[in-house]
Amino acid sequence: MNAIRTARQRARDELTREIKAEARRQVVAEGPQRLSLRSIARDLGMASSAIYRYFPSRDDLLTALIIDAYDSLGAAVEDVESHVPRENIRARWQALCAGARSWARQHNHEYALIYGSPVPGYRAPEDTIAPASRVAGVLGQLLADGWQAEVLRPVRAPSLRPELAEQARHVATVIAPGVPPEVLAQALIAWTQLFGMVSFELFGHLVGSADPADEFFDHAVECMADVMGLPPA
Amino acid sequence: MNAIRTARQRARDELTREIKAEARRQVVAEGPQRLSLRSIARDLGMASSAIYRYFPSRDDLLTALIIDAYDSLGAAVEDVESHVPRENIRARWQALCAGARSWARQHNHEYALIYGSPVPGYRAPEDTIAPASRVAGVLGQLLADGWQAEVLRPVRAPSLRPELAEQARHVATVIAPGVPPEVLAQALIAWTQLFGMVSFELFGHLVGSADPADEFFDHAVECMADVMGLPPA
DNA sequence: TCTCCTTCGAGATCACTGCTCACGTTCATG
DNA sequence: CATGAACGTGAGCAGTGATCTCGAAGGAGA
Repeated sequence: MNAIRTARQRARDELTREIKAEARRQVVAEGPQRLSLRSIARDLGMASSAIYRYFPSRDDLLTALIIDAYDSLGAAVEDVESHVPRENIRARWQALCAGARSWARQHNHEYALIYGSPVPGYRAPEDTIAPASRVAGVLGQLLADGWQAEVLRPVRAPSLRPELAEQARHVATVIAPGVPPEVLAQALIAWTQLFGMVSFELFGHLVGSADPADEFFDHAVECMADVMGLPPA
Repeated sequence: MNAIRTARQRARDELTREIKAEARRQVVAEGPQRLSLRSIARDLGMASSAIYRYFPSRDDLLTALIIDAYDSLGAAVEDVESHVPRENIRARWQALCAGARSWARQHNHEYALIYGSPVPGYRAPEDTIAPASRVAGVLGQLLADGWQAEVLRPVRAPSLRPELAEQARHVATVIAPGVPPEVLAQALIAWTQLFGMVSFELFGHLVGSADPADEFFDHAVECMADVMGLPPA
């Protein structure tokens, strides 16, 4: 709150950053499994017990990295998508997908951290939902824009059962105001499809089939755009 | 090769089974992270070093569990799907999806083992592709049957670029002989969508949106059936 | 300025882990 | 029957996350 911070607090913030930086280095290099508090302490020239002044446990440090990773992914997607003309809804969706995939391929282990198996017993979702919904927000905005501009074609799909309609309505109010639940349900499908594909590619489940996944990815992105009713071109 | 096995070999097989069983028990109870060779040895009343006579490392034991999990999932899906009339292609697809999801929900940690982040540095895929493709085979057979019976409607989708067409053709020869690459590309999409959804549900990425995921899952399954061109009803 | 309380880092320690090795034993086979 | 491979044991190595005590340092109020 106070802009002026004591020397102690500045040192604390800096060390917290350094610990996270070193931890991220280790995760990037060798994966979340190999992250070791002791080796972080060694590299930072401090006692291993000192780390616990900054992070109460290894899992908490990992959770901090998870939040950062969500944020980094969100920023990357936002950046890529923002360079596309606002009126070209389909191109914005393509950019979103390409941005997400590209970030994932460049940050292999960090992607696994957030979209792989949940590492700790169970991590508190409260701190993660905000940064996690960042890229969801991009999709929502894109849909809202398209809906307002009346370029979204109504999709031909099975009608929603009541609970799903309610869920979709709720998501719409949070992320894409004005967009009808039918469209949002399709967006949810595209959503899971996108990350399902990226996960399959990164985790090696496409080796026997669509191994260089570029064309498959592009193809699926177009299909998903159609599923959501995005206008062509 | 010889049907008659020595007492030593019988003991070895039995112990191998017991080690795996205890390991699976631990993974089911506490997740792959907590799997400990020493505690397995304790529970089996043997020295920890003895485990290494049966599995050269912890990762090898995990790999064995992964293969078993693939097999278990494959068997479950095959079983569910086989109880559906062969001519009802869409119902077979629905059964496949429901079977996979139900298995995943019942075998949370084992699902994470195979479709979560790859645990070891890198596991040899050679031993895993056979059991992994088991449930893919079910989908392939279903498509092949539908194609032969001429009930698969040609799908309206972007035409395949050459490499993807080649990949789809190759997958078709292995898994769904006779099925054209266009259909198989759509099946690949449905494939990644299915496991993307299940992963999202199990890993908690749907909490804010489609939390009881039943209706969303069913809805997506229908959409995917349409995307593949499966006949209605 | 001086005191007192909080914060911090160091080091020892605990209870684990995966893994290796030398050692005797047990079994199967030439 | 003898010999070599397979087996189980226990000690030991190197490493881990986490806890605790203790002395040093910082910061705020008197």
